[in-house]
Amino acid sequence: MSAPASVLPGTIADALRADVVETRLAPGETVTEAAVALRFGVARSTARIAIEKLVAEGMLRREVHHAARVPELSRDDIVDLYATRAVVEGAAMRWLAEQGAVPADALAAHRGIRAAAKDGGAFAAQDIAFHRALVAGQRSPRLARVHDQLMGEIELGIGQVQAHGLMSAMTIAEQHEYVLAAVIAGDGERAERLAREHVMSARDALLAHFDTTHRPED
Amino acid sequence: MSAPASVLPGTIADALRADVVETRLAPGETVTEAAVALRFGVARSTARIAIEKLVAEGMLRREVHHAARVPELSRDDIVDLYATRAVVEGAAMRWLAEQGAVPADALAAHRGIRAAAKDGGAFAAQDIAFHRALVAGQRSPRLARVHDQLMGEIELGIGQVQAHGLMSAMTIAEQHEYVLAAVIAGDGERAERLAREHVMSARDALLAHFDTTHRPED
DNA sequence: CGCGCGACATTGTTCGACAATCTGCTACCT
DNA sequence: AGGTAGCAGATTGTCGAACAATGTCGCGCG
Repeated sequence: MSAPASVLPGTIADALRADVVETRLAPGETVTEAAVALRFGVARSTARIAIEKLVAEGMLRREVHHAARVPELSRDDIVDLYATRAVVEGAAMRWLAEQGAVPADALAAHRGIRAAAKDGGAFAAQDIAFHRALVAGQRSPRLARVHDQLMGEIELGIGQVQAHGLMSAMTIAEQHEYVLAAVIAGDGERAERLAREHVMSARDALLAHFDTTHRPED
Repeated sequence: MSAPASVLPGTIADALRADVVETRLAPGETVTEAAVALRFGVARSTARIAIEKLVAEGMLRREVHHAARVPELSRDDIVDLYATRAVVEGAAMRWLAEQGAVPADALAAHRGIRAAAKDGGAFAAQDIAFHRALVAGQRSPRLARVHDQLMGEIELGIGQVQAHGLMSAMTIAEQHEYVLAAVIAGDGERAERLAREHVMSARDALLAHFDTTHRPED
């Protein structure tokens, strides 16, 4: 992650992150420093640092003197998040293709998604791992850092896509394969375009779901 | 900034940031929590938060159990930083052009640089303000956040460009004007290209300076 | 000369306290 | 009845002191 800090707050942040992605913490719920401190048996100062880490990632939001909340992505949030994600992941795939090598962890995660497509299991974690591994594998550590900062909210989105069955594991695996093929072929232009299209198709699935579950005036 | 936290650590971080950009803190110097706490008359915990903020921005670096240091950008750092910056600012200028309006603060900063071109004054702060205002003015808050994360190191670079006279204020002002013209004309494609070229020309100036001041084997 | 060991510096984490700020409710005044 | 002032509770923001963990540097000993 961008700011390593120390291990304890990081561990707590990881646990909370998992809670959010796997929807044990629903959007709208609040996370107070005292509650986190109690639950993990650490000082409030330590819990506070963990929460601030997640706020910086965009996985929690807070205003001064208010408890942190799990955000509900608004329509505008979704549009903005995925537009930015398309820019960053597009550039990452272009640069990855220019190297021509695909990281092993990305391939492992990809196999996991294909398996889920057969047995109908969960794939959110594998999907997240796939994207993270690809971006981490390209040559620019700073582009990876920038992507990491978006990952918090991206994970919120991926979690929703899976929780509501907005895209099948099969569809996702297919789109991933197109991108991988372009990367292996060393075709940066095509890799960038396909990555952007993949992101946009996830965005459209989320938006369609959003529009059917929210009244127009919401 | 990305994680507002509270005001006190933010204020201290701002003061330290100015120290770094204006080279009162030279690359290589260390910044300890105790020193910051003493200097600003705050608790070490508060100073620590300020330092961590700057570390997250890339304006300071630290390893665990070591004092934070003002980084000296390596050649690879410069190449990577400016490549990433080109992607982000390029996208920002494209989107800004699609809106067609230039933020007022950006114009004010631009006038400041032109003034410096005439009277030979400092322009680093204005240059930083110019880029920040432009990116903050486009429609995507997340792209702005991502840019903010790069700003710490970008400011290091801009500070060096000015401190060593690598580019004249006049040259910079001219390149800015080209970008502004494209934005006002609503030509996203051209705005993106010119922004990237501007970034690349700053990068090349820095690299040339780097190569003349470092032995090849460094 | 090299190696271990001990003093020192610095960060990592905890705890407890208090101030500042926000929310919602109550009670009073009109 | 209605609006408003202000009190009570919750929560964060900052402090200060303490101790543990870790890293650095130099000194002395073999």
